[in-house]
Amino acid sequence: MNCIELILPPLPQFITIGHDIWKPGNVHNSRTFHIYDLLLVVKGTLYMTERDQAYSVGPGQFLVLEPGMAHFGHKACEEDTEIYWVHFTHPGVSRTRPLKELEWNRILQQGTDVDPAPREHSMFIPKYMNCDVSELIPVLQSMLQIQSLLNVGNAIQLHVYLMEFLSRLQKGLQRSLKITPSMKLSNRIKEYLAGHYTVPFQVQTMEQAFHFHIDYLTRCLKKHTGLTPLQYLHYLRMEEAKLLLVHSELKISAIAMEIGMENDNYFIRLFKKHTGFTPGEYRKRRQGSV
DNA sequence: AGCATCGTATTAGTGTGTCG
DNA sequence: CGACACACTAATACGATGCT
Repeated sequence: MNCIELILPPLPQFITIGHDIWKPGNVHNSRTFHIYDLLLVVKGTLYMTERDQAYSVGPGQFLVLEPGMAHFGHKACEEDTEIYWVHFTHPGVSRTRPLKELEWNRILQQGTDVDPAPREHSMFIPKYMNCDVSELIPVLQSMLQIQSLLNVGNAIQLHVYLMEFLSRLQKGLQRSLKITPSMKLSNRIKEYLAGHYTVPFQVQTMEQAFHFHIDYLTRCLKKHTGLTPLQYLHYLRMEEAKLLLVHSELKISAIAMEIGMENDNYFIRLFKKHTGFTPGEYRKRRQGSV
């Protein structure tokens, strides 16, 4: 299954929402949009083709039509067909990604008080999928209600609901995932590293702990987090170091020891690589700011 | 198709020394 | 405390392969 990945920022932007019941014999017209058109079917079946791909969107299913792709109804509705549609744009970068390639546990860096812009991340929307309509329809109804009584005071809420709606779609996508052995192993490795970041890292020790070849351990962790064991360990260490720098009076060398790095010179180098600041600079900035 | 390992080339991590 | 250079070591990437 494919997903549409929207790179954030910017957030997707709401255009309009609609609800309708199509009668038997109704066919969707042929057109090419420059926006996203999400079609959610509650009852009946909608027959849509986008490019050369035909979709039968049945009850409890939705389809996201993408900008720039010609679409048309290739078959008339056979019964009363209840649909919701949501139109939105995404002025930023987007791409199509196979579901199985997504790294749901990929570590994202937190924003800092010196970042000039928001950090980049992603939103994933399934292209065509079953969904739990009972969870989605209340949000859509709220959007319809606001749209029908739109005023200066409530307009922002439409955008909030669009985000809530897309967020629920993404959660549904995550719930639909099968828990694979590599995913389980990846989680075990994360737990292991979280419990061992204060001691020097060695692949042999990890191999003995898991009874797997290090190559396999690395592949599993990387597949789900985007990081190798050492990179993940460094991430944990740097996060702990940040806390110690701000909330303790410990010397730099003592902090290095605390996080399992015997060499403070190397710690400084690594810290700078991760944060852009030396530990001393970081401490001064954080202690001098709100 | 996914799991698991192996060999090996490449890359990144690490220790040490020096200097400001 | 922090920056930098250098050399060595360990980790990682990746294709090939076998197994279920």
